[in-house]
Amino acid sequence: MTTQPGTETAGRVIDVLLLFTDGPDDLGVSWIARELGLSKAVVHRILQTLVARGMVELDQESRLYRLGPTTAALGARALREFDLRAVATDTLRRLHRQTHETVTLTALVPGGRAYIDQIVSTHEVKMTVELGRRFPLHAGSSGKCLLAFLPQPRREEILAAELSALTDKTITDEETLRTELTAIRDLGYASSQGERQADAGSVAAPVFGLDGNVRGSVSVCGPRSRFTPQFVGACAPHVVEAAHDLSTLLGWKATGPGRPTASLPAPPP
Amino acid sequence: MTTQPGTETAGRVIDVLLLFTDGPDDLGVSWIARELGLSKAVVHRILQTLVARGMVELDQESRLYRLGPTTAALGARALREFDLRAVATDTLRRLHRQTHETVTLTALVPGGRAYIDQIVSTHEVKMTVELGRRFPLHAGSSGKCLLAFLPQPRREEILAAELSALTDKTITDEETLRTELTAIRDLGYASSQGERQADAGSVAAPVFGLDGNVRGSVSVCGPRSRFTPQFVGACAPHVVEAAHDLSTLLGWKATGPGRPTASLPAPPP
DNA sequence: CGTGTTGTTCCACACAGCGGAACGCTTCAG
DNA sequence: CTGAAGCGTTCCGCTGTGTGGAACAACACG
Repeated sequence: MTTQPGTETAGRVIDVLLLFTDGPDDLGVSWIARELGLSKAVVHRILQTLVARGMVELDQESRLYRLGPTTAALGARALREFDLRAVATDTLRRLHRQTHETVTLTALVPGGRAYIDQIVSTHEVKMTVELGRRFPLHAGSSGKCLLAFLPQPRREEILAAELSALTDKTITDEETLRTELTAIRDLGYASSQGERQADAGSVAAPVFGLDGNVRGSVSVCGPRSRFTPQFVGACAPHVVEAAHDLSTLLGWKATGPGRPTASLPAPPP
Repeated sequence: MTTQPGTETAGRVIDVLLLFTDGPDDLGVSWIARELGLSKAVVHRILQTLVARGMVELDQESRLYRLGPTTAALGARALREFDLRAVATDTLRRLHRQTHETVTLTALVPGGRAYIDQIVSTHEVKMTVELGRRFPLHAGSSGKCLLAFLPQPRREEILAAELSALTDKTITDEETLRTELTAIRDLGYASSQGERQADAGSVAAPVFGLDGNVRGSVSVCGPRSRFTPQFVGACAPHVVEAAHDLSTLLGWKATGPGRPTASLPAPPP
């Protein structure tokens, strides 16, 4: 890794916090220390700081730490201000009415992507996603369509890294993924059959921000049995439309003849 | 302040983050530095770290920083896991059906309290609260009922400090507040007329956790004109019941004959 | 009763981060 | 048009803060 900007110590604090979003709910000192390659002493001190401000709580019995009220408060504020989510509510509801399946909103975050909102299906057998947890970009429709429309340098970075297998359907071969991404750019949407979650299927389309870069994606997802090619085909236009509407709401203006221009390189160095 | 536990630097990182919940949406380096009494260099470095992890975003034009996608993701996770909120949804909805006013859920956080959730009134003229922002405990019904049932040492700490006036109705006199708090403990609920927000009225009751300490509060609030003594009296039983239900859901067991025991001192030294 | 974990505390040392100062830039007043 | 005052950013030598290995107590397992 090229030395991150900012300070080492500050980074560690955030890294500890973010571990809580990726892993299980409660974490112990040693586990965190191992995970981040830090000494137990350091981790312990950071956790003390976090506890003092209510960002995490210490369960006296189990001696495990979990996210606390301050983080919940911070989160409530962040979600309120986060334009993508604020702007999406109505559109998501519409998409839900059209498909009756679970619809999700995904944001691009450093280190991957995370679901930031969902409306769950009314079906008895349905899918729910884990809000806030980070997932890699190469698995699942929401991830793939982000990856497909990412500025080329960042995309190459990710393609160059190891493509971990979340299920046995996850695309782990670089070349296969490349052609898949080209197809996604052509179609304007992505679909997946069990790539991230074994018994789930999904269709997703990208949302672009003011600067023309991908900001997130919208998806319809559910039990794999219901996601037949026919259903996927029927959903796709709705998903694409919803994503397009969100892009517009975020101030994005179509440059080409209707379809977003793929992979503009990021502006300045 | 007695030197906080944990490390200085780590604390600063969190303090910077939390400024975003208390103040306006976008902040500049100098403003933050002034607010926290730090050098601009330090703040700038911390912000760089936060930007690198997506916790905050930099608006290139205005050179102002605001909360970013990672914080939104972290927040989504924290809110999902935060038992008080998770457990409250149904109860809040019921309370909303009973009163047709805005109902809120408040959590106790270091440095005050913050609204964690709300269901807004269906009336045309209604109140909405600012989720995630920290408010002091001595103003407003949600705050006062937290303060009233806080373990004595912590309560005294707050009473000893300056009682800032958020409106001209805010109780700023220590003795007046003391008798008010006693009344609240007797009644089991608190009410306010414009103490925190000039043209708002509210009724609130405390929620207790497994350990018998206050965790948060539930309130019904709205435009002051509708919060007549009659309406407050009519609401109170519902609010108290809702709060009681939540306490039960959190594992709290009534010790006395129905009413929660006030102000147990905190267990260990 | 040892041997493996935990989480927590201590302390001398080194180096990471601090912060004053300087920079380039924009904005506003005169 | 000039000057002052604000902003965010960068630099660099000194220092004081946080580091991390080791030692500790408290459990858990066999």
